[in-house]
Amino acid sequence: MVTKQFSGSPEDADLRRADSLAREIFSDVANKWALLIIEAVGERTLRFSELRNEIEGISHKMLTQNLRMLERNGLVDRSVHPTVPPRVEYTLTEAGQGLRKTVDGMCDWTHRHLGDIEDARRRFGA
Amino acid sequence: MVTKQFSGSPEDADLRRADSLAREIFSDVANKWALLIIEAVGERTLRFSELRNEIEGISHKMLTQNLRMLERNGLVDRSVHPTVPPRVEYTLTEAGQGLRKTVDGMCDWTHRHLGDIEDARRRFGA
DNA sequence: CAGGATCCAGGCAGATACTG
DNA sequence: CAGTATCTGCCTGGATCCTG
Repeated sequence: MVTKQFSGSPEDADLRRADSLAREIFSDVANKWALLIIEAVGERTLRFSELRNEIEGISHKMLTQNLRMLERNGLVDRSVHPTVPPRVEYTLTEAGQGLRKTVDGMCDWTHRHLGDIEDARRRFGA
Repeated sequence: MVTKQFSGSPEDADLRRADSLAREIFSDVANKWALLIIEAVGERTLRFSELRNEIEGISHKMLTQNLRMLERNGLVDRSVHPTVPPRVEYTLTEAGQGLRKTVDGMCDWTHRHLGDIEDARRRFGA
């Protein structure tokens, strides 16, 4: 994904398209807030305000912005209940669940290596 | 990681510390360039300039900045050969390899769902 | 070649106010 | 309650120049 080199040949055109799309998606998804949102939703169904409370430090704006992006890419479903006051619920799509598994992996990794990282930082300080 | 709520009790103090550290690491690592660098290095040993060539679009500054960060957190090893001209090589540490596995997962996921995502985007456009 | 330092523009993100 | 819109500051990240 990162290393692919293309020739100028025409049959590489669609490969190049796929690759640039992959890059674009990766750029969308590989950001702190998006991943935290995916982690937070998990297998549940959460309302906008619930998400806002669950994810410490996220602003109203970042939450909506990233939710739109995730919806656009088919990672979250957004269902609006036309009641008053309105009720909007978010869940992960199947694709979203797939991604979540890898994010879970990242979280596990983080917790498993907390000690290593603290050590590394101490060494780096010197 | 995202949802944890703490009481004010003192025995939660270290839990809170660990959690905030985890958050910090996650924020460091869950960014586009860091993950692309980890992916690019893989199991190889690459020089600064090689990395710069492999990772399309990364600037000199972003590369050094992220490499320092990854080194600080013990994810990459940096070895300087005191020749002239200097030769600096980067490899993943064991911890780095662990993280790479999850990043590989993300890349796989991306490629597996390219079609889904294109569809989702088309639907979203309407 | 590797990378630090500096300058500067553009975009990101927060705060606030307003709608359905 | 959920969301859009606008304004603004700042901080990220690119370009450039300089060292060992």
